Amino acid sequence: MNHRNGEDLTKERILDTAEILFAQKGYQAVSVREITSAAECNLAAVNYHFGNKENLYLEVFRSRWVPRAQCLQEGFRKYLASQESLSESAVVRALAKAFVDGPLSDDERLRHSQLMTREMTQPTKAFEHVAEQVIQPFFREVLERLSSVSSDKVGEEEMLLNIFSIFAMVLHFNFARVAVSRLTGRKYDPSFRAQLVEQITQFSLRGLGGGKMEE
Amino acid sequence: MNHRNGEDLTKERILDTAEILFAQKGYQAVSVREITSAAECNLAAVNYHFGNKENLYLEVFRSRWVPRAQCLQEGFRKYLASQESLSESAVVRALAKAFVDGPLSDDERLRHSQLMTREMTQPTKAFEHVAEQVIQPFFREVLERLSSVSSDKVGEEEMLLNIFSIFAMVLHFNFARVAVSRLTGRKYDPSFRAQLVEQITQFSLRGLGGGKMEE
DNA sequence: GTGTGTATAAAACGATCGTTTGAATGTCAA
DNA sequence: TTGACATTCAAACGATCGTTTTATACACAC
Repeated sequence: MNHRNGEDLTKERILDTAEILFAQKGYQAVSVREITSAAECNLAAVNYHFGNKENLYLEVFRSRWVPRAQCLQEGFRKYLASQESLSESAVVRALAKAFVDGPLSDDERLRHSQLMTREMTQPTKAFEHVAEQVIQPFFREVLERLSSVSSDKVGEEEMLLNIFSIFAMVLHFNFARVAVSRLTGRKYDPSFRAQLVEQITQFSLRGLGGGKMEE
Repeated sequence: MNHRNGEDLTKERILDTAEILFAQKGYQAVSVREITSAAECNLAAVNYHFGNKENLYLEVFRSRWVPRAQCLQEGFRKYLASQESLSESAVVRALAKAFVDGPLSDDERLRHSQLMTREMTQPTKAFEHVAEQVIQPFFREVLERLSSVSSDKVGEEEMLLNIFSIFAMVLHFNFARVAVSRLTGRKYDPSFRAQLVEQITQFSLRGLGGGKMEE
């Protein structure tokens, strides 16, 4: 089978390294040599373990991105369950908190957003996979949670666009850090992140038009 | 000097082609041969007219992206000037209209968002240029317009984050078309775009918390 | 020990990359 | 017509790309 130790550590190391580099630079901008060099293994290891470069990229999504997305979603549900009420406010706050200040480390969150953004602007085979398996189900979940507690009658399509708007902010404040930091003069420290959660939550809550407003 | 016709048409053709390809695929994913082939000119033309590939990329931003950004901003001001009042509502609607359904063609808008998004996730020398020359001034303009008509007292930083939130939606609904179309089942036809303008406008207006709401 | 299968290693493969070269072409001033 | 200049062209440069090949090292069943 495998060597006693170093089992498939090489394979795991390649996946970790590849994810970081793909997220930072994009698929085309990263060479196999760059990955194997950073992962401190032989050049041929990529082709041995994954067949080719494209397959490695897809495997990064399967074995790294998807689990992390599920971790985010679990964080969302955990936080929501800890609230006393499942109000619209609680749902939105849980959403913002999970994606901006949630269970993941800051680096992980950045990588996650970067990979997602790349697939949205330039979809590969990976997008098909994650859209069906992860994104679409989660969107429907949020949609149903919000619809069931929404004070005003809102069509499904309109509610979907609302959720998109919230996700737009969540993603934007993650992947556009350079621009946000540059224009606000703020670093992404815990203090600023907490402020962002508040910003997204309040803006979204008002945006949803729940409760206090009349049509 | 130059040939009678075909003056520097080659140079212009390269810039047009390069912009489309860079926006679609990103800098690294596009080869010089691909550009010159699509632009129907010789391979060496890129190095002759622009020195090297990187310089061509920067020139795309200088001669194509920046003017288009200014066109967008002018569209924003024109639409705003045509309104009877410079209310918060008018400012937000002008913003959404300019960027989602504004003076640019649909293709141009897509290219614009794609190039911008690439620079935000992976800034190059081009970002320094456009951030100082275009984005920062426009942000300040919107900030001042909104601050002067805002009904409630809001700190500058908070207002800046509000504007970021609006831009997040505007950019998102442009560059994430694939995902939006996939999850909503809608194509980006004029009807849907008009609906998006309404969505962004209404959501943002409520999000800003202007007028009807109490703190 | 022997054979089998797994993992790593160095070296090379052909293809493609960005860039350079040097000659050919055409235009305009003198 | 001649010389100077701007532009285009085919061809080749060295470097790097993803991938393959071949050999070696090791653990385990027999």
